[in-house]
Amino acid sequence: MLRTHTAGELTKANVGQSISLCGWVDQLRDIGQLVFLSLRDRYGVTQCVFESANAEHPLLAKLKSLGHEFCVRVDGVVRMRSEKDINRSQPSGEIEVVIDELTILNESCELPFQVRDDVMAADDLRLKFRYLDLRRPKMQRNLQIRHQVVQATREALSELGFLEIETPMLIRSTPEGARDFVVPSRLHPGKFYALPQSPQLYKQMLMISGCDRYFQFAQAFRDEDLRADRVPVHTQIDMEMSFVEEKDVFAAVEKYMSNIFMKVKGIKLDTPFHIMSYQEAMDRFGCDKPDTRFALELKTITELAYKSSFGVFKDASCVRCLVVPNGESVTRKDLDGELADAAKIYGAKGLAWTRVKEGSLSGGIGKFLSEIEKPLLSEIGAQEGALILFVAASYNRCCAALSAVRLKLAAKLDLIDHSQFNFLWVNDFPLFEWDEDRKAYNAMHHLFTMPKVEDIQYLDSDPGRVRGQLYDLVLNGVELCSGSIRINRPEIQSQVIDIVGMPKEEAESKFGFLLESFKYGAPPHGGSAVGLDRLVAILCGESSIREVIAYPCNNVGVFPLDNSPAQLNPQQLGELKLSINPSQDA
RNA sequence: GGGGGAGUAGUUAAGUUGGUUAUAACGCCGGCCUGUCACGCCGGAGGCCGCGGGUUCAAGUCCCGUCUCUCCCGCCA
Repeated sequence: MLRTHTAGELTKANVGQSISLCGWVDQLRDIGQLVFLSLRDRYGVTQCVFESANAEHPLLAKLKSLGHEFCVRVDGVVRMRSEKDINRSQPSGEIEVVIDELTILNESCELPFQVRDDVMAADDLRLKFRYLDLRRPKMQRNLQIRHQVVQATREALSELGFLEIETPMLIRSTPEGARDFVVPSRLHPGKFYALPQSPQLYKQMLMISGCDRYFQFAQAFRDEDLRADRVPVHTQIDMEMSFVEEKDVFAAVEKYMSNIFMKVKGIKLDTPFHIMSYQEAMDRFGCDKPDTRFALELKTITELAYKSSFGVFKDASCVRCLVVPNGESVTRKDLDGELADAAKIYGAKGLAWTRVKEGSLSGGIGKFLSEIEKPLLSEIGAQEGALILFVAASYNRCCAALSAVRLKLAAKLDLIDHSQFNFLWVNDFPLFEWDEDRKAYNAMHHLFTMPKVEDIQYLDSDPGRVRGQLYDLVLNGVELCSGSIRINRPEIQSQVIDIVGMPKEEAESKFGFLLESFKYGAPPHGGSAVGLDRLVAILCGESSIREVIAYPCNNVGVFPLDNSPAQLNPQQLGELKLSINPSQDA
């Protein structure tokens, strides 16, 4: 090794030792005949120092020639700093290294941005020079936490008897759900592989193989439009178990999640996590991934609202409201601006409001509600000073709009305790959702989810009523995980395929191999997939998953570092027997 | 596919109802400094104001187009 120690590990225990450090020039503080060099590596920063009465000393000159991010090696002796010079904010702040020799391992060009946690460059520039961006201590810490999460998961699942097994990356394209990334085959011109959107089918077949318990850190690829928290490649903690019911999957997830929080945060999680049905979540929070760190629950007042003189309410299929206790600080500007906009984005025509003042409704639409004032106040439990916000639309739009308003209000009124980690299982999702365009049912999750046993009787008569053995894990309003108990019986599987209107031949050609595998003693099984990037982002206190992925792409799917995607050269296209038709619009 | 926002020095930003030489901080270069740690002080260089067109005596500023990025809806677990 070119070094004996790292910059993060030296303490007063090393005083008097001759040591060598390698790293980068974090900062050079040149006081003339006294020069301080802060040397940074992954482990921390150590102050190195050289002083000389001789202003012409060659080592002084060499130190002064250093620039930011030069890669250097320092040989020297560790010494205690005098009491007044101790830096309490650094782990190695009690000591410093007196430089005997300085080796410049490599110089650095002038930097595109400063490598410091408190200096933030634009995202695209950071990604173009990602190797510099990752030198920042915060990014190093994020990668380290990600590693700890992976290790803690591996440890806990291994202990439970799970096998880590890889599933194929080049698979058959099944145009269900998201668009596939496709890979042309050279050996089979005109044919394409797809990159997996999830290892779903392969992990289910591992259960049929008798592997019993599987997990994998699986990369999942989706060719869809991006968002701040959505990238085309993300990593899942993917697992599957045989001979289980929902609660067994919950227990396994809770086990590794507990290990993660203990190892990374030193926090003991309260298990089992609270469970809430989809319907309850929608009724109370208007959202299937409610942030339960604050209250602000929704109420449905459709029947009562019809009796008011407010015309908009009479025309709506559903009227829901949100009661904000002590809502005086929410201004007209907020109501008509930010909050109304939030509601409108999700399909509400507007956001009606009124306030409880001196026991009656005042302001906004209050004057139209006098007929129902008393029953309304008691039904929704609004107290003096409350602000009441209404949306009149379909049930789903009411939920979406008021849920968005609820989140805005929580931020505005500072209702969220950011030290909390609120886990919540949401289950009993509907198995199907109605697709208005297609005039048919779609699978809410995927086609392989087992209906709830007591709802199987409605599969033929009323599919919309059938709930699935389908669950999400929500943490602080972020959907971390989804999973289900799978169908293992061919006759139920074909019923489900019928309901979504997929012809038998199509099902056969897309995933006939899975259906066939069910015929050979497929065990009852189920599993889940946790979004690793989102989990790590929450643990790091980051709002974007790009902060916890070493090499993410930007928001339009371009990776500025290597400038992918890129064109293929004619020879490559020729080998693949592909031609590009640029004039064709999709 | 649709809507909002942004693009000015290496970086991050300011730039008034259109008006002289386009500011600041950090970085960079030079000088001074023996206890700094966001070191300090003095000096300096650095600009196609994203690109193209238009309005005007005059455009960083107004208009149109275009490119890039960003946030959101749709889409997507």
